[in-house]
Amino acid sequence: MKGISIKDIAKQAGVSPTTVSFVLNGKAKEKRISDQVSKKILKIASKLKYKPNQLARGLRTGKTKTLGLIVEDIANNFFANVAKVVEDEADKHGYKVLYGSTEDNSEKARGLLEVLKYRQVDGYIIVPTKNMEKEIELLKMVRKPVVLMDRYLPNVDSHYVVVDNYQGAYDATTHLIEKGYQKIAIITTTSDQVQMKQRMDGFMAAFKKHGLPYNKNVVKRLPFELDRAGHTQEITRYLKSSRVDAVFFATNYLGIYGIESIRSLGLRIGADVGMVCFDDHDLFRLHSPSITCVSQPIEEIGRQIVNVLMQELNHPSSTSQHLVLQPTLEVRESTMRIAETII
Amino acid sequence: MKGISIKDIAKQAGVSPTTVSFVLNGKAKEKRISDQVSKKILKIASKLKYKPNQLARGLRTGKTKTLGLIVEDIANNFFANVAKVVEDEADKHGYKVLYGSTEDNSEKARGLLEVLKYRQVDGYIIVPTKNMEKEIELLKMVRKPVVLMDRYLPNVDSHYVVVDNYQGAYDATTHLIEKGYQKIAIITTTSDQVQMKQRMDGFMAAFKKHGLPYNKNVVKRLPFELDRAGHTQEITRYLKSSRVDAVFFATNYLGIYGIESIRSLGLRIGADVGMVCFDDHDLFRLHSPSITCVSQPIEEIGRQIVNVLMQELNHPSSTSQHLVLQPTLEVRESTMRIAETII
DNA sequence: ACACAGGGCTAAATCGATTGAGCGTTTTAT
DNA sequence: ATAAAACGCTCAATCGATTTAGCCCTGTGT
Repeated sequence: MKGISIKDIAKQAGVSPTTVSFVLNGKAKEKRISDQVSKKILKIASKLKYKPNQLARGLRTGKTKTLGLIVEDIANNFFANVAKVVEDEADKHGYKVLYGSTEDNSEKARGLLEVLKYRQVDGYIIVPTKNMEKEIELLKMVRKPVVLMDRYLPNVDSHYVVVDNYQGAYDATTHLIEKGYQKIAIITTTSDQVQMKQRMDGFMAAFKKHGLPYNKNVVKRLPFELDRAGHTQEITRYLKSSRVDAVFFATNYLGIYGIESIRSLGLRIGADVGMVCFDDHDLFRLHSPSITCVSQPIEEIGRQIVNVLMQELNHPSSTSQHLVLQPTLEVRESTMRIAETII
Repeated sequence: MKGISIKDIAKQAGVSPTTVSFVLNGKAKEKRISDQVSKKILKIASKLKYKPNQLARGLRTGKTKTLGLIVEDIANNFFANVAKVVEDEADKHGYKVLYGSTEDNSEKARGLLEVLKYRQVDGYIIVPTKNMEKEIELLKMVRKPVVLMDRYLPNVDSHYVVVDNYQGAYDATTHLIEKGYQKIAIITTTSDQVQMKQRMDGFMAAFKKHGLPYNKNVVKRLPFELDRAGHTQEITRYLKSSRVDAVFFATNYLGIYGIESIRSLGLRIGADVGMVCFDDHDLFRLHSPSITCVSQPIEEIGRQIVNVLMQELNHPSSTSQHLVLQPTLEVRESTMRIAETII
């Protein structure tokens, strides 16, 4: 039960495989194949439901119509949602997606790239880990389109689609301040990746703009590798010792652990401790109290990523596109202080 | 910047590509290649960091070391988590994963299968939509291993890994009854797929076992295609009209919409309306009140799926494996009635 | 009548790896 | 001594599609 090949069509049409290939690739005119023959081939091809063998085609042309998607964690709400949009959009252009999660581990990332390379994916969508500069440069050398997302590498000139992390964090922090919170902290990752740095910067900017007193205790950093228990334990300990009245969580899973921690301390979110998180989640929307957050335009992100990649695939250009989308602040109950909550 | 090919190695070693191929495929002994030559080839191969071109290999052997993963919705918490485990496990065996979401739409599913077929994936992991019997049979005909998950097709003899939906639903419902809820309803999908049917059956069995009065109003069915607004609207309307005191939501997204609906009616979950949902979610764990649910063993599911697939890939057998894993009831606050809640 | 220009199509090489058949030499068996 | 087997390796076909070079035919211009 083998598939239908170009030879089968050739045989039935009484022509050579070459001719069939030309016609099916829309080169009939260019290669001066008569209309009669063209039509006949097309008819037979659709009758036999011919679908080209992508392996053979890929071997010959070097194009596999496959994209590699390397995210931090496909099980993370944000990445899973982007992945879905990417898959949908890619499909519209006839591309399939191979994916992998890095767990923010450079070794895993390198491994994934290696595998994808030998599967000849045509283009890459990458949520880079640090120390990936060399690998990205290498892909550029071999002219494989790459679009970074969520974050980019400052020392590498490449396409990227990100959100305005600085502004998002600035707005969120300002919002906390305007709501009257005084002792505001930020809980972020230990990573010095650009998206985290920018969120940190946005936070600091708002902090200083309003003249809040800064000391290193305002910032709590946690390593990605920590598990659930480790995270909640650390956050709980931090909150207990530092007695802040509001926290800005720099990414979604930190926010989730944060909720657990705050609650385990018997504190009321909003009333006792204000809270904003970068990134939205069903949980934040439906939590009681609901959690104010900086929401990323997921659809738009996915669309633009594929967009840029397709442009690059079809007409390689030498200038990198840097798309910075605006996130929106979703104000919810977690930033309402007691007085307001009672109303 | 082409990759290193077997020819490059052959040239450097002063042997033919055939010999190189034999050695690299571990057939040195079998094909009587001398140790000297073998070692030399191996050394050169690792020096050049040779990685076989999977396209060429796939074209020749028909094996691509790629699995196709077809789920209902990769953005859904449950499927995304399984996908991650599957990816991890597959990787351990040198396989990559191509994925796609069906949206429970048979046409989309057919399209995905078509594409995966022409990419020659070696094995399939499928969350089947209905009317997929023919497609699955076809894959069996061409001896492509298939493992169904989450649900199976009663009329098709194939491998599958599912949870004990009946027992899960039975336990959940019994739990509601034991907690003293009297007017219990089930909100499920319109689909008559086996997993839903079993959950329905488990619900009914517990219902009848305890002699609760049954009438068709106990069941509310909603089509998958409905969007968020549609779902909450329908659920809200149903809850308002039927005045039940507890609801069993047959799948995770229904539970999420359910929470929204119950709250929009100003009812207290647990106190006014008890609630259990099939499938766990961060949201259920952290919601206030937290939501009792039937939790699926995601790690185990993913591991077993790949397990079965690998067995089949390595030693095709004629008997189908049917793995039914046990879910666990996570008792939380949403099934505590007022009296207990106050304590 | 003869060169030249399309027009319409095909042969064969190619991508990189795998594999059945086989070739020349040496060793073993009879 | 001679056939058979063992060795150690290679040739060439193959997977299916693409693509370069080019063949043969008809028609046009001079």
